[in-house]
Amino acid sequence: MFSTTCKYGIRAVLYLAIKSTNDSKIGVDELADTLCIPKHFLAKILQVLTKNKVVSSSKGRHGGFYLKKRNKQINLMKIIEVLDGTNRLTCCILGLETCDSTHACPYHNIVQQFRNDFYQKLENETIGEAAQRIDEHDFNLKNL
Amino acid sequence: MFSTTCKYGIRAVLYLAIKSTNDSKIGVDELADTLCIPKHFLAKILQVLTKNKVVSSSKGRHGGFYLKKRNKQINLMKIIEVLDGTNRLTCCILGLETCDSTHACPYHNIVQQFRNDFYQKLENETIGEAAQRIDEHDFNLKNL
DNA sequence: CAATATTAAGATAAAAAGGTCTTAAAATAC
DNA sequence: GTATTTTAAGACCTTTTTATCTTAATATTG
Repeated sequence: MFSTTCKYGIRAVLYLAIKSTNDSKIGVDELADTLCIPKHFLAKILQVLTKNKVVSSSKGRHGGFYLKKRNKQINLMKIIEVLDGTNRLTCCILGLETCDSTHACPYHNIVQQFRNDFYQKLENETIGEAAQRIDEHDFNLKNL
Repeated sequence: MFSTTCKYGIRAVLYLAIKSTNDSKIGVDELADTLCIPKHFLAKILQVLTKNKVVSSSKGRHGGFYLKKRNKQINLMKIIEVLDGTNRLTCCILGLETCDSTHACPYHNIVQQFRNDFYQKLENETIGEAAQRIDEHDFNLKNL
């Protein structure tokens, strides 16, 4: 469903949303260690997210990655668009080029219903809201 | 969700279920052409499915691939197990090693509900039944 | 039995995804 | 201003996935 890149990206952003502040940024090393993500690979992903203004960063002493208020108002779908593009989410589950309600594959309907629900959640929930939800329900982002 | 291999495989099997009979087998060339699947790649996939007794084949003149009654009684999930394994279907959407109801990732619940529905369909519907459903509702298997 | 049509099998190649390393650039602290 | 810490950028490597090609084996037809 998501590429490995995207999975790593989502987890990293949500972790930053929960743990980082303007005054306490988080470096790649720490992020990679706590989330069990290959360090250099994560660095690459964070670069892309930074360039696309999904996360913020600053170099030098006490630098690192963090989320501004602005960043927290972005919705989750943005992360996926940036890292995977949207095609991956919308393409037919059997790989057909045209698969819609009038030319449906045998699984279009059951899949479409789920997608509507799931993508609506990703579209409607901001990174900040997701972070809060994770905190409240003690959802998991790290490998145990 | 499914690998390209698996997408091709499902489409090919369902097409065979609809169009082939014991007396009128379908060659790789025809299958690949009608379904727009790379010929040699499809041949490989059909080999695997044959070896796992999901489809039947015979060589020589008027040979080709086809489904016996037995094959039509196999459920759809079998195709996925053979071509993709089950891990791909059950693994956490964020890639976490442990993600269950007690250690859930932020999207576990919404995804799990869909999976239950979808996989139940794949488990419970035989290839033959799927073929009939496709015929009845005129569902699509080819690229238009 | 010979010719032909077809799958089976395995080697190989190409492309994409995942992951690593090195150097540059920038910011900060002293 | 220099040393240090950190991200930025890009080159490079590895693995997996997707795709192709060639030859062998097998069945059928005449």
